[in-house]
Amino acid sequence: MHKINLSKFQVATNETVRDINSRIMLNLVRRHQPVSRADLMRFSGLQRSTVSVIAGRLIADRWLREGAVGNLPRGRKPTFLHLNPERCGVIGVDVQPARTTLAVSNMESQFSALESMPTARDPSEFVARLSHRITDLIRAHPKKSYEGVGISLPGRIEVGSERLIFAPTLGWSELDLKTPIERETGLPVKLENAANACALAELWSGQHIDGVNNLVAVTVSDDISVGMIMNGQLVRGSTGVAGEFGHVSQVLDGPKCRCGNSGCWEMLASNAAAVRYYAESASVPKGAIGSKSDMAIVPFGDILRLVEQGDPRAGKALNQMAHHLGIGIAMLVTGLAPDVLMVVGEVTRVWDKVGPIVAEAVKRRSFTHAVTRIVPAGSEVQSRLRGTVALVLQKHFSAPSIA
Amino acid sequence: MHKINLSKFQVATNETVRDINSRIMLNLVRRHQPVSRADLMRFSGLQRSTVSVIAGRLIADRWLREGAVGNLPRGRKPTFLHLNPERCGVIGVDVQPARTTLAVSNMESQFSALESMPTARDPSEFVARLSHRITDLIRAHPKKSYEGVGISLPGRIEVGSERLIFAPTLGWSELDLKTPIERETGLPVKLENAANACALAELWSGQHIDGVNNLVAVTVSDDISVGMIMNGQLVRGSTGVAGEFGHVSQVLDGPKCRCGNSGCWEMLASNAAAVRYYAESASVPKGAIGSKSDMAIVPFGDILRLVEQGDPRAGKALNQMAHHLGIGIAMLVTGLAPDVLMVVGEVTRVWDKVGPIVAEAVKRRSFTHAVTRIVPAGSEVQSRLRGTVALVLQKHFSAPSIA
DNA sequence: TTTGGTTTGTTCGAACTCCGAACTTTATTC
DNA sequence: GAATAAAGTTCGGAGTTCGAACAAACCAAA
Repeated sequence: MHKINLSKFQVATNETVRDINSRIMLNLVRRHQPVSRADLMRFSGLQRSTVSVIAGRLIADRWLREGAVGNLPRGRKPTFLHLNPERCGVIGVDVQPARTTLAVSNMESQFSALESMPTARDPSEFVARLSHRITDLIRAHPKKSYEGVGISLPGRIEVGSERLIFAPTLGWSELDLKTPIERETGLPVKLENAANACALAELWSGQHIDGVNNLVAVTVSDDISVGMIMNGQLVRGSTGVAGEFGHVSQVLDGPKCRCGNSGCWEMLASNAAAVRYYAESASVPKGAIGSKSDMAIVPFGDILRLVEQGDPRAGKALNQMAHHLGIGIAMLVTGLAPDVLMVVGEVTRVWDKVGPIVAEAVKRRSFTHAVTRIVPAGSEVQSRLRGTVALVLQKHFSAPSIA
Repeated sequence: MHKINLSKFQVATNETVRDINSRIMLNLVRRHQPVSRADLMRFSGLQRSTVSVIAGRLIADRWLREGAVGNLPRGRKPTFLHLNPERCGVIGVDVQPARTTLAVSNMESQFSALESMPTARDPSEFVARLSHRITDLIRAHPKKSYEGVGISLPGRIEVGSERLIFAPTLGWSELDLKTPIERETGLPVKLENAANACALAELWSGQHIDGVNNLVAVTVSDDISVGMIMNGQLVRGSTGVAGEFGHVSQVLDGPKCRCGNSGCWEMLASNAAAVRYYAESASVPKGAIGSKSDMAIVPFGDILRLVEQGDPRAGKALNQMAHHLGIGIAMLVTGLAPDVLMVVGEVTRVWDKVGPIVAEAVKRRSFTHAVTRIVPAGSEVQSRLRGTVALVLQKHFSAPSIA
């Protein structure tokens, strides 16, 4: 039940009806394939004749394909319909501070190529190299057509202009990536925040997609970012910066954050925080006056390895991180009460250790009335890339923007 | 752009088209009235003929009325259309721990009656008395028809069952209010959390309604509750308990809350918190060993009066409250980035003193990228009552639930 | 081999929608 | 009184789904 936005609405015509029903059909096939026209009639409630007409059109437009013939105990055998995954390809791009990953995907988020390159620090150099890689990929993997390029970024994208507002870990801000990459590749480009991309991935191709309309993705790396899907829809706020819960104070006079605030969640629960905890535990070996130079920087990946090897100091640092991660997640569970909260990041590698600590904090610090399932994401890169595919394809599968 | 929910969708028919366009029309009239058919044609982009047909139907259904004839420099004079506010009445009910307020409203949230009664502690007694008052009100204010009863409560309502999950300040939980009141009054009953009601009120009949699709209402009384509208739609989470940011820890080891958590926002920034601050400032008069009995309870209303009279102790207590209020609001601005954040409660009476402190906290502790306007609500009771009217009428004015 | 029953899928006219051009109505201006 | 202009109506056309009837395909039992 949403209000009609009078500054941006679309009146309905006869084609609107067809559009709506076609999309429902497309989603029903996606969900139940292989499926016969007769089953679609039962699922949708439309007339048999209408189902046939719509299916015919979707086949003509190459969205669907007729497949094998089914078997029934009685009566005429049904012709199964299924999605045509090769109708169009999508280029998915996952930009991370160190490396950028590119993938060629079909309509069902199956990757036929996967490669990566170093992320150039200079934006214009980055654009040039990325565009080049994309055109090479397309040449190497020819398809009927490419639908577009989806790019996941560790930053926020402005709602109207689609410009990058800020990306602290990349050192970029106020940047138009869309226009130059579209010009170089000749394909439409969609940009999205990495946490939002993960949320989209889970919504469209996740494990818990049936009936889940409220979903939160928390990406944990050197920063913490949140992507929210509420009522089956990405929440981007007025400008596009919604989801920066990583910069909410958890300890009011905690460590100073570069954002200007103190004790931000991401100062206490990010990978960088664990690295700091580990370093700090070394520098003060029981009352000794440890000099700052003792605080050797051990990368987060090494800490995880140490944890897996049973190192107690690393375990303690991880526990501190997990504790604060749980407190922040409790905030999201209490405030947003989603069906599913997905944690994305390297930290999920040791989820057997982190998960219980998070669960304990959530149990102690959030309403028991919320029934949120807290789950770790399988693979970060895969999550974000699947998100970019969803980003490009969702305009065909989502409800038409009515009124 | 929202995902189609395959467990709850509706296929489109020819009538869907008419439904969509009728609603657009109704909203255009609501927004621009008095307005001619020709203007509606220009606003909507529909054909003149189509506008005439739809307008005719809306007039026949008594949604619209033809009014005065306009004046133009040239050509035939237009017949103005406007909403028929008397098409149907709505009973609005605002339940607060001390008193319950009832109102008779027309379609434009104009109240023709307003009365209140003590809130009975016992739920079944409450239901009996309220139902009785409602039927009396309807008898005293006869209308063509009553569309329904909207009830605002200091608690959360379960999404599917529409039962009251909990209402701590009332001492109620797991309660079905809808069924008995519907039976007694013979009218459909809609229940909603008070903060959600305020958010709805602001969305449908507020000052900043044009183009505002992301809006947060924060109700501050003896507890703190949050209502969220994102993408023009109420966010209720999976069960209906979304918005309990009042129970997010602001100080991890702060005062114990009845919810089980410690240092909850509402323990630090609610009216009750200000009362506690005031009492504590008395009990420890500069190093004296103040006994607990010194902590006389001064109601929040009295503290506000003292503040208005310039009492420094009261002022200090209020400042503490405002400070913590600001920190919590910073959390919402950072995390949700709404266009508007509305504060509702008695505290808005001294907003000239509280506002700047809140603004300062938000400025220091939230991203400058968010452009949220923080505004005080005019009248709490009016806000909630207008919300209940919106609650009942929104099904006629909102976009049809497509797909 | 034939016949009846069952299910899938198609055909076609009816009902409904908006579109768009032509028309009528009502006013002002020269 | 004629020309101009704008508001509002009429009516055939195109597109959609509905719903009943029909054709196709298959099985099983007589």
